[in-house]
Amino acid sequence: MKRKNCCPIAQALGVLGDKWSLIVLRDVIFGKKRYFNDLLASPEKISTNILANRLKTLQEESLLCCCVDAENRRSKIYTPTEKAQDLVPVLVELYKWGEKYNDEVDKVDNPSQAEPF
Amino acid sequence: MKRKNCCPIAQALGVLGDKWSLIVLRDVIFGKKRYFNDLLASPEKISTNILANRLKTLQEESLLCCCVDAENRRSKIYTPTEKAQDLVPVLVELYKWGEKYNDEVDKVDNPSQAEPF
DNA sequence: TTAATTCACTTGCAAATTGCAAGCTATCTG
DNA sequence: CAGATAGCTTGCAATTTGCAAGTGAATTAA
Repeated sequence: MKRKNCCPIAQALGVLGDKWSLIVLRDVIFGKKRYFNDLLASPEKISTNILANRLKTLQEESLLCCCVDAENRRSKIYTPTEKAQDLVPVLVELYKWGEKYNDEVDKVDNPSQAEPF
Repeated sequence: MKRKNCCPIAQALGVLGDKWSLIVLRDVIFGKKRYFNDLLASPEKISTNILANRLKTLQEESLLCCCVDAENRRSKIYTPTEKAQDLVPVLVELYKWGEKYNDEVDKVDNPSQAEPF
């Protein structure tokens, strides 16, 4: 959703305000995942067409860049740009908020604290 | 989207990861908007059915509480909970990121810097 | 006291997005 | 050369979003 002439929050959400973009960026930035299949393997279970589409739009928004793996030419390497790295504070604050408010429910349901993602 | 047993980021996005929730919260938290029609009037042009639905789910998630206006009994007053107030750092970081990267395009298109929202 | 207006929705329906499964092409491995 | 693998694409159903019109209760205006 393009949001021109809006406040910066609305503009940021125009790029990031969907179910998957920030999940993909989380995996690329924190999880250091670089390949399509790595991103596919996240516990949130993104489907292949959505992932392909997100990778495309994130490149269009200059959040990811993509190059062919020199050692395996059928693989592509997705790396976060500086613009994406600058989302770290956003992700950190989301993490803290999620931890404070939404973890507790799950801790009761499933006391075994699994890996963060 | 309910996301149980996931990392806190995914859990937060399960509540906030749509096009409108954070816009509504922005208006309630920073814009101090309290009434349905105030929220409808934002420049992002949310439609009535979506706004009604977001207000409902945000109440279900304990992010907003709702009471009848004592001075005008057909009006309802929506106020942010502490859980919502704790999203201020998220919104601030989103604002900073949006300002840094997405404002520049608009400044060229429309140099008159309007109010933030 | 009645009529018009306002507020907060609700409904119907079209359009866009998401989700699932299967398939496809280029590359690589045995 | 045959099968496996990586990164998609396609088709289609389900869900979500968006627009316009309508509803009912409360309020204000005549």
